[in-house]
Order: sequence, then C-alpha cells, then structure tokens
Amino acid sequence: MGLDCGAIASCRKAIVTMPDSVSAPLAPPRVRFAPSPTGFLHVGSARTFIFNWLYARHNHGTMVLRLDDTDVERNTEASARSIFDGLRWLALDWDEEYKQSERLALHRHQAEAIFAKGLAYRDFTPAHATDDDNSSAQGAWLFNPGMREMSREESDRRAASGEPFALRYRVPRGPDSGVARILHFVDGVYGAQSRPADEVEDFALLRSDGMPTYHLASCVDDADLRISHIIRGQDHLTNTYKHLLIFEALGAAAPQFAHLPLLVAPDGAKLSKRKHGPVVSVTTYRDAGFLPQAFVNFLCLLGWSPKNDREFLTLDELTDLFTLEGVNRSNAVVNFNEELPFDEKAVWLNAEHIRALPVDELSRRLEPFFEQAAFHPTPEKVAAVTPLIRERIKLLRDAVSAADFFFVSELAPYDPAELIPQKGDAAMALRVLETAQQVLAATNFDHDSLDAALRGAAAQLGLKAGQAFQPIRVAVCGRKNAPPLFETLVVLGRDTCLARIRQAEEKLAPLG
RNA sequence: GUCCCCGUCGUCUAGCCCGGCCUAGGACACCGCCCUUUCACGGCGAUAACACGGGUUCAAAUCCCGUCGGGGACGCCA
Repeated sequence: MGLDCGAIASCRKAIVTMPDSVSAPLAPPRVRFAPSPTGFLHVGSARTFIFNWLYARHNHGTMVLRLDDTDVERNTEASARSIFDGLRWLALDWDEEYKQSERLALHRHQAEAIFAKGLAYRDFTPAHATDDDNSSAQGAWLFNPGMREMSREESDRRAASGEPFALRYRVPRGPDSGVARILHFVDGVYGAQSRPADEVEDFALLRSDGMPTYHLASCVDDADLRISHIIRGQDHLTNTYKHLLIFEALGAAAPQFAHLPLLVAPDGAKLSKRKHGPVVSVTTYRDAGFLPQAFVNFLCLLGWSPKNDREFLTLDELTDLFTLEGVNRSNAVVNFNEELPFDEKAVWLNAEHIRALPVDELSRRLEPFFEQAAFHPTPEKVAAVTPLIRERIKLLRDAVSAADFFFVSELAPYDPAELIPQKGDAAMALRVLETAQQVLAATNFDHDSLDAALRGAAAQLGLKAGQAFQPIRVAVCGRKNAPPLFETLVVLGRDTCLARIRQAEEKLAPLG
C-alpha cells in the first residue's frame, strides 16, 4: 500500500505491557476518556470523564486520558489547552496520558494489516463525492458501487499510479457467505444488543490523505492500550457494531461496552455549543463560582442514582457508591433558560457544598472573586467576612454582591427611605442613628458588648429591636438585606461604622 | 428514508428485572406556616407524575402487543 511504517518500531516501545493475565476474572479495569480537541470541555464530556473515573477508582483500575486528535483540520492547540483546563478544575486525576497523533504509524500499520487480510478495500471515489445523496436505491449507501468488487490487480495498479483512495472496511454481507451475520454484544447499561452485519455500511478506516479515521484510530488504540471497558455516550451505541468488526480484524478481544444516556437541553436535543451557548462549557460553571465537587456531584445525579435517596455526596462517597447498574437508560435534561442560566439543582447542591466547606477553605476560594471585583482583599479581611456570608451565597461569585460593603470605601448610593424602620418615620430613624453613634463610640467593639448596648438603647427609645436595628443596618451596609448586625459592625470597625452613620444622617435630614 | 434507544411530578430520580407492602417514595423549584434584628440557614406542611390503547392476571407503574411522542446513529467528524 505504499505506507511509510518506519516509525512503527519506536511507536511500539510505548505500548504498555501488561502481565498476560489469562483474562483473570477480577483483573482491574482499564478505562479511558478520549476527548477530541475541537472546542472547550463540554459538560457531557465532563460527565463521561467523571463516570469513567468513578468506575476506575471504585474498581481500583486505571484511568487513561487520550487526546483523539486525528482530525488535523479541526484540532487546535487552544482547544487542547482549554480541555486540560477544564479537567484540572474538576480535580480528578488520570494515570496514563496519550496523544493519538503520536501513534499514527501504528494506526497505519494496522490498517495495512487489515487490508492484507482482505478485510478492507481501496475506494477511489473522490473525497466529498459522497457527501450528499445516500438515499438512492435502498442499500446502495452501504458501499460505493464498483469499489468493493474491484479486482486486486486493478486496485494495485491504480494505487501505484498515485491515484488517491480511502480504505474501507469490507463489512461481511449475505451475498458473501449466503447467510447474514448477526453482530451482538452485551452493553453494561442497555443490555443485550444485536444487529445484522448487512445493515452496517462499509465505513472508512483511512482517509485519502492517509490519516486514520476515528473508528480505526480509536479501536487500534483501545486494543493496544488494553482498554477493558469503554464507557461513553449513547450516541456511540450503533457505532459499536463497527468497532466490534475492527477489534475482530485486529485479532483483539473486544472490550466491554457501557453507554451512558445523553445529556439534553430543555428543548430535548443533545446539548450543543452552537444551539445552547456557553452553558455547555464547564468553564462557564467554574467562572460563575461552582465548586468542582458540587459540579461533579450534580453531573453524577444526571443519569445515575445511588438508589438510596441521598443527593449530597462527596467524591469519596460517589466513588464508593458508583456502579454501572445504577446508571439508567433515559436521557437527562439539564434545565436552564435565559433567566436561570444554571440548573437550579446544581445551584442548590453548590450552596450545600459551600456550607459544607471549612471556613478557611471557603475563604481561600472566595479571594479570587473579590480580586476580580477590584476589592483588593487581604486574606484577613476575607477570613473575617466569609462566615458572615457563607449561608447567603449559592455561587462563589455571589459573594461579590453579598459582601461589597465590607470592601468599598464609599457606599453605593441608596434610597434614604430605606433608613426608616417599619411603622416609623424619619424622625425616629434620626433618633436611632443619633443614639447609635453615642453607643458605638462608647462601647467595646465585640459582639456581646454591642448586643447588650444596642438592645438596651433600643429599649430606652421604646423601640423593638427590629425597628431600632434597621436604620443602623442600612446606614452601615447601604441596604436592608445583610448579614447579622453585630458581627457586621465588628468586621467593619468603629471608625467606618461611625462615619457611615453620620453620612446616613445627612441623607435623612431633607426627609425630616 | 433505514436502523437503534428511551417514555414515573415542571426538572433530577426511587420503584420495574423477581406483579400485591404504591391511596407511587425522595430531591430541586414554587406556595404557606414556624424560628428570627433584616436577608439567609433550619424546621414543618401543601400542590404536582406512572404517555395512550389493548391484552394476560384475583391483582399491573411493574409482564406482552400496538399507537403516539422524544432522542440518537447512518461522514474520507469525533
């Protein structure tokens, strides 16, 4: 076939040598995640990665990461980087890493071997000539007429003359043997599957530029890397028959297959960047302030269930509980729309994980968000603020709007009417603020002292605590809804509190 | 068009394989009440689903058939 196989020797060295386990029943599984670098890390891909990872760790197996980059036209460096970014954020590791483009020699070598066995043929149909119109006579699309039956002599002669060709698998058909062969396998999720080989088209193994197709490269590598379980999206379910044929041609035992139900958008269609926008990229979740463990937790609940009504699960618990039997068969909707860009269950889980985090760690996670908001946070300040907001945020980025008044030197403008308590008037607000200044100036700035002093002052004014605290809260926070008052005052410090109360009085004056 | 997969509250799901314990359980969201210095957290409660039609059976969400609906695959993309 005139293929250059010079690199095969070096390529072979990279092959993992496994102890020739005589298919030991309890051999640790080897699974792989094989993204193609043609975009960012998709949430569907992320879930596939997570399920593979969970399966590997649960069974004490090996997680392989393989970059399926055989489409030179569409692959980009930037995309590969962004996928690694996403994977690193998830904080799940892998044990071995490969790049398909570095294994081309092996793919071609195996393609040649398949051709030599007579299991494939050259197709000289010009590239793109078959792009449309497969629908002529029924069955005609299964192969390009004239190519499959071409004599070896003519095929060799044409190839020798330099005519470009694609290599196609010669799928066994009824007319060849008289009986239609039935292909079958048992899917780890969908159960027994079968299909007559006649219904499988003569798919390409090699493109006319000599590059392997996905089907070939993927199977050659899976066989060579001794992948024992292929866990992937359900969109590959019917491709599996082709893969079975390739493994057979390779003389390799086919791995176990398990297909995962698809993640779909509210419109029911498979999640896609083009149709559904940035919500399908995991970096969108990261940047919005999802915790990776919450994101992982959420994705696991889509198409899988521990069947014990538990939903908040740590990585260790997920690893412990994960089995293929727990995976269901129907597509799962990731719920989002223009107003709510994220699935509300994901948001809730994130809030749960935020509250479960030790304060110092949450604090560390929050810092970048404050920095991005130009708050110039010091670790000490953030550490003091964190416990006051952690029950009030659902996404990390919510911290910016929940805690802004702790960081800015000048409060954003607010409506002075907010200073007036329930069932009160401006005069009452003024009296409260006046008293508050005296109290704050004279009291120790710790929670208990402030509590006692301010409650006492409220009583003396003949006001309920709620009425008395509102003007003070609005004066120091610039809004009605805020963390508990005394803690807030302490973190803000006496000078800031006094200054803001004075400013509030000025705002109130015109209303009095 | 051909083939394949799926169908329980709005959404994620348990139950289905091994019919009866299902007047169908949990969770998110929504609504109401309680707690409370606001917001939030927490607690309690309410609304809400077996796609439809036939069978089989004393009994069906669970088994069988059909219909409808949704999705996927069919590339020299992965």
